Amino acid sequence: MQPPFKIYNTLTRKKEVFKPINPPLVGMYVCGPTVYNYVHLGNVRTFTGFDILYRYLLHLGYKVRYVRNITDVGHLVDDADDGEDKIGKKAKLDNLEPMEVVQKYTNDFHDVMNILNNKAPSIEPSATGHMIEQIKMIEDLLEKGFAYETNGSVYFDVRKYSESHEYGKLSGRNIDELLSGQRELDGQDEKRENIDFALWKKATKGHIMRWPSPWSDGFPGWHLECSVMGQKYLGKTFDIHGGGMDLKFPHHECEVAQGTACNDVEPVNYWMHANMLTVNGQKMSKSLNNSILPNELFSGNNPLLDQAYSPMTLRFAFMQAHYRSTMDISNEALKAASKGYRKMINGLRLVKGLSYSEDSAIEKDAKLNKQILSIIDSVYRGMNDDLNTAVAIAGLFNLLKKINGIHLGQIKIPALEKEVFDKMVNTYISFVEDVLGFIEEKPQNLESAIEIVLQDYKEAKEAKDYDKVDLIRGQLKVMGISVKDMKDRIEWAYDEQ
RNA sequence: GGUCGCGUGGCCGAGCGGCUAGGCAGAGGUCUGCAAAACCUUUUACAGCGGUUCGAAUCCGCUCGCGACCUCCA
Repeated sequence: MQPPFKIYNTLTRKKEVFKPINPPLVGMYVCGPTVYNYVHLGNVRTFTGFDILYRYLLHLGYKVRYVRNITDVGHLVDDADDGEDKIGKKAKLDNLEPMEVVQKYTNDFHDVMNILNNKAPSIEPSATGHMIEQIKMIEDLLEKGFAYETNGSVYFDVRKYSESHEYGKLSGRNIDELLSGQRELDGQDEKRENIDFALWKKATKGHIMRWPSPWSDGFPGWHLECSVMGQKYLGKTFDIHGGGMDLKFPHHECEVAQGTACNDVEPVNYWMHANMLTVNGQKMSKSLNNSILPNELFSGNNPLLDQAYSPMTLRFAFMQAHYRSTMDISNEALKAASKGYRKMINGLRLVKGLSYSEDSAIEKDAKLNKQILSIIDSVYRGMNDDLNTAVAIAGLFNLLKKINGIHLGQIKIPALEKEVFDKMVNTYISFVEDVLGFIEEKPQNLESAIEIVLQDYKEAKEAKDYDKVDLIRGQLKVMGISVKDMKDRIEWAYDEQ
C-alpha cells in the first residue's frame, strides 16, 4: 500500500495530498524564462524539476495540460519608473530587433531542454502574443477598483486589495511592514504605495517595445502575463503553479493578488517552488558572475569545471537532490553523478534483456519476493512524498542489486513470482526512462568502432578466412555500413542499398 | 534590520521520534589470463550547549556558522 501523492504547497507551508479540480485532468503552469540571455544551470534545474512533476503526473495516469510561458516583454531591469525592458536593452546592445533577441534565446532554451530530455510543455505561450488579454485584465482590475492610472501607466493598488484580502500570504510577508517600510526610493511618485506594482507602463521615448492601449503606448507589467495566460489556458482556478524560489516574492505574490482581485477566486490551489542551485554555497546568478551555462558544462569550457559533463550526468545530479533543497554544484558531485548515471543505465540495458521463466525444480523465495516488493514500494513512497527523487533513485539502486544478481545467476528467475518479476522490470524501466526521464547516452565514436572491426576484417582476409570475412561484411551491412575492398586498402561507406 | 530556510560520515545527498537511505570515494573478499563491471562484507555521522521523552539527526530553547527573499533573477 502506498501513501497518496503529496506535494508541498507554499501557500499552506505543508505537504498536502494532491487533489486535482477535475480529475483526471490536471492543469499546471510553470514560469518560463525571460529570453534576454542564455539560460544557466540554475534556471535549468528548476525546469528539470518541474519536468519530473509533469512526468510523474502522467505516470500516475493524469491527463496534464502543462503551460510554460516565454517572457518576451515586460520584465524590467529594475523597478524604477524609467526601468528598461530586459529584452529591449539587449536588443539595443546587440543591435537586433527585440524579436530577434527573443527568438535567439528561445531557440537556445529549447535546445537545452531537449538535450536534457525535458518534455515540451503542452502550451508555450508568450507575453507579446497575449497583449489583448492583458489589456482586458487591466480593464477588469480598473473596473473593480483594484488598479489606478497615473500618467498613462496603470498600477495595482495593494493597499486597497489588502483591505479585503491578504496580500503577502504566499510569501509570508506582513502587509503592514511592507506598507510602512522603504518609502524613501526615488522615482516612485506615480505609485500610491511603493509596493504597488505595474500592470501597464507608459513607454518612455527611447523604449522600443510598445503597444497601443487605452492608457498609453506602452507595455504590460511582468506579473500580469502569467495571470492572464494561466487563466486563459487553465481556468480562473487551476491546480498547480510552479517556479523558482526567487519568484515567490514579488512575482507570485502579485499573481495571487491579481487573480484573486480579478476573479474573486483563489487562482491556484498548489504553489510549488524549486530551490536554488548554488556554487560554493552561493546562489548561481548572472550578477554574481558564478553562472555556468549548459554548453559550458557539456564542453567543460568554464573555469569552475575541470572536465566536461554530459547532459544526463547533470540530470542525474539534479535528481539526487530534492527539488526544495538548495543544491551545490561541484566537480566532485558531478563526477559522482556521472558514475551513478552510468550504473543506472547499465542496469537498464540488463533489465531490458531479462525475461521470465518457470522451473518447477526451483522453489519460490518468499523472502526475496517480499523484499523486492518492498523496494518497489519505497520508490513510489519517495515520489509520492513531494517528489523525493533522491529516495526513488535509492530504491532503484536497491532494485538494481537484485537485477545484477539475476544477471550473474546468483538469483534464479524462477525463484521469483511472475508478477513480482514483471513489477520489478516495469518499475525499473518506467522510472528510469519515463518518470526520471533518463536516456541512454551512447558513445559517439562510432567511426573508431568501425575501424576496429575493419582491422579484424582485414586480418581475416589476409588469413583467407572467407567465412569470417563474409560474416563481418554481412553484419556491417545490417548496420547500414558497406565495406569496400579497394586495391590497396579497405574503406567503408554508408550503405546505399 | 525584517521574513524564511539550512548546518548529516572524505564528498554529494535522503531522513519528519525507535526499524541498513542511496551514489561517489576508501578497506577487505568473491569472480578473473590482465583489467573493468558486478556481487558480498566493512570504516568514517548527525554544528555546539541545554531541555522534553522509556528513546532524538528527527520535537523545544539558546548559541555559533551559512544561505535565500525583502530590488532584476529559475
